[in-house]
Amino acid sequence: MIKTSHISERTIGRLSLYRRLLHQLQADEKVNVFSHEIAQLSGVTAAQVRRDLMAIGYSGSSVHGYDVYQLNDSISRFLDAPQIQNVALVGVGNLGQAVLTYLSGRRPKLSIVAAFDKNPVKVNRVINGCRCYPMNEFAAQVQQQKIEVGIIAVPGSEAQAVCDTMVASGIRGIVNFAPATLKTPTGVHVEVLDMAVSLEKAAYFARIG
Amino acid sequence: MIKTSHISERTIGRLSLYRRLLHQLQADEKVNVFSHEIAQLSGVTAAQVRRDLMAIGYSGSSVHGYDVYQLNDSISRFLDAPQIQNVALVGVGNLGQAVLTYLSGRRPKLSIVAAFDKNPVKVNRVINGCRCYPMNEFAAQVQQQKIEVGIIAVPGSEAQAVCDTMVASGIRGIVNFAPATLKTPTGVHVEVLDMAVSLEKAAYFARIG
DNA sequence: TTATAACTGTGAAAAAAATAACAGCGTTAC
DNA sequence: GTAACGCTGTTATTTTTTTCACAGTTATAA
Repeated sequence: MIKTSHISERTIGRLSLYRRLLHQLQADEKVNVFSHEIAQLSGVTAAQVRRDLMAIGYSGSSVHGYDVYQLNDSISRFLDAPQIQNVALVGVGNLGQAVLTYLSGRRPKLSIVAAFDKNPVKVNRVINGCRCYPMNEFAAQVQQQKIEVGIIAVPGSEAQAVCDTMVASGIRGIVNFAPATLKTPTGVHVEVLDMAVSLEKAAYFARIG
Repeated sequence: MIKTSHISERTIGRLSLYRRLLHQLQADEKVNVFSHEIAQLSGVTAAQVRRDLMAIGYSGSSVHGYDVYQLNDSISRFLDAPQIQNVALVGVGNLGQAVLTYLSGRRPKLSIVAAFDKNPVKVNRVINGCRCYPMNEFAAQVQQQKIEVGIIAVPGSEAQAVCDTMVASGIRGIVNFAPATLKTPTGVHVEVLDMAVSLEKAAYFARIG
């Protein structure tokens, strides 16, 4: 039995950042990169980068640092599922549409395959390249399209209900844009993207430093 | 000399959450609340709540817990500036518009007073209740309207340039939606809201747990 | 009045995360 | 060939954050 070396949430986030950076470096035709370069570009320390990379078990060379292509590949093998993971978006307002625009085609291994909205005008239309279904078809679509991840982009008052539907449908990874703290059973992971809180924090630190 | 008891970024974020919750409780006409209730509703431990509240120096009673109104007020005095803090938004695409809709009128002490876009079609129009200016007026508007906080909602490739303009104009608190790691001088606070990273994290933990 | 109960505020302990420190190792320079 | 260099991988240390544990407090009830 393989020892499930636990990797922290923080590290996963940084690995995602490093990968984005490597993608850029590849575009710039850079072949090798040192931990301190990655560090500089992603705003962390070199030691942290090396420590994070320990987690995925890719080794660089002491002379040339890391091979950009191989490191990118290693991180991808670590972060991505072997097959594509399908994603559902609930809430196709401005924010939902921004999410669709923004995330579509960005990651080859993550695909938003269905959107849901309660507005009848939107239902059964294709918006930003994504078919919009009524909410009552959620569970069916999740099952049919093997959806594993949900994005909540509805008003705060509706977020918990949407979340409950997601969890009941078997979704275990959720990105929540709504201004609400979601109650979920253990085993379900919620990523919080709370504009209101972030703005308040930024405003606070703009004053206090 | 007053000892500047440093309060962690994490704590600031939670205080913002608690306040939102208290606002809800007030609407429900709840008068008193215990630390374990706040904890339950915001998904943290009771000890954490009490410790966070230590930071703002508001004391509850051992019998009735905290007075909802007074605690709300205390957190607000702590988080908010005495006067309104003005905010500028750069990038009025789907996301920018969602941000405008979403944040306008939500916090009395934070007001988005100007939007900026390079698209001439949008410039000099009022979008979602906010006047849109061309980017070259940024510094002037910041000065004129005493803007302290900036929100970046442009594509990743333009984010650093926008950020530099903000910093040069004296802004010290930034909310960044763009998929880019911003370089800023010390003293400038950047709040990261990165959809791509969040989605990847959610997808990872949906698989791994 | 005195005992009971349930909470807060906070020091102490534990856990988690970040940083520092350094041994070891290919390259290069001489 | 070998000394010196500058990097990685990893252990040790420090710092930060969270949790625990409990003394102290205030209402209530007998």
